[in-house]
Amino acid sequence: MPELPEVETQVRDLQILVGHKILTVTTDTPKAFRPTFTIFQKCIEGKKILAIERRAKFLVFTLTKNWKMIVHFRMTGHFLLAKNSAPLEKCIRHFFQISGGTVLQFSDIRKFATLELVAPNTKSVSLEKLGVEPLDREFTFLKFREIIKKKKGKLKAFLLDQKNVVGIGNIYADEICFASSIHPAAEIQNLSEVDLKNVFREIKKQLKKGIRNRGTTIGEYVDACGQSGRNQLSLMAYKRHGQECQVCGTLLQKMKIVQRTTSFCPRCQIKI
DNA sequence: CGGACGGCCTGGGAGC
DNA sequence: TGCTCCCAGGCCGTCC
Repeated sequence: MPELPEVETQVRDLQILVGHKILTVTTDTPKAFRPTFTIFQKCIEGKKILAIERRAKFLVFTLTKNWKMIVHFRMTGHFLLAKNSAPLEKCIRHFFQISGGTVLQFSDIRKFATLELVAPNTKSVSLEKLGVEPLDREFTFLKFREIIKKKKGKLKAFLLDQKNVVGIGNIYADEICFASSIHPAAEIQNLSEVDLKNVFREIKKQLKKGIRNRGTTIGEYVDACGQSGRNQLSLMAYKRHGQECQVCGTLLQKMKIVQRTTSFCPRCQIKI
């Protein structure tokens, strides 16, 4: 599941496309495009890529005359850089022919991913409601405390909600809770100042570690060159229910929080 | 307003 | 071996 580190890794790999033109776009899954594939194709072909950036779990391509292409990978989407249009994987849905001979392929097993075209001087609805970027300098502990103090509910639900802090999904949420030694179902209101400091520190730490490891590969995520990430090799909690805690040896348990499978250590993460 | 839940999808694994 | 069923999950829309 591409979360902040996986999207960030892809964005960094795709920088070689900046300055190049999108010549053609083809698809066998037109449903993925907004507003429609026909309009998307008509407006995007011939435009130059001026910048590729990440905002939350979105990739934002800035094109000629400030047109934008906003991509969300959802569960299984990812880009692949290729030399020609021979599919590098089974589930290639879209092809972008780029000037200079590169083909940008888009793979997406479950067809949940979306590619949205945004006209100049138009706001993208999807980017409007997003919360703060956890790796920005302006995301300080004071800022974090200000955000979380306004909220009620379970810690994991807070971490997953993109209106609070962006970029955290099921994998990193479990890792952040574990590394903070806080139960994922702990009520936010019951967290102490020390707890908040730990959560704040681990949000930054776990996401940075994910980026350093070029992402977490569970199932299908790969970088733009088709290589797996390495972060799955050092996970402490995510999907480890039934296995021993690597700190205390207790068997990790699982539960559902906001419909998400959640793994945690009942001894290290004492419920508050 | 907010929490719960269904829908979107497909491949892989479990169970029979 | 082969069939069916269930599950994974980000995000949105709907309902209570």
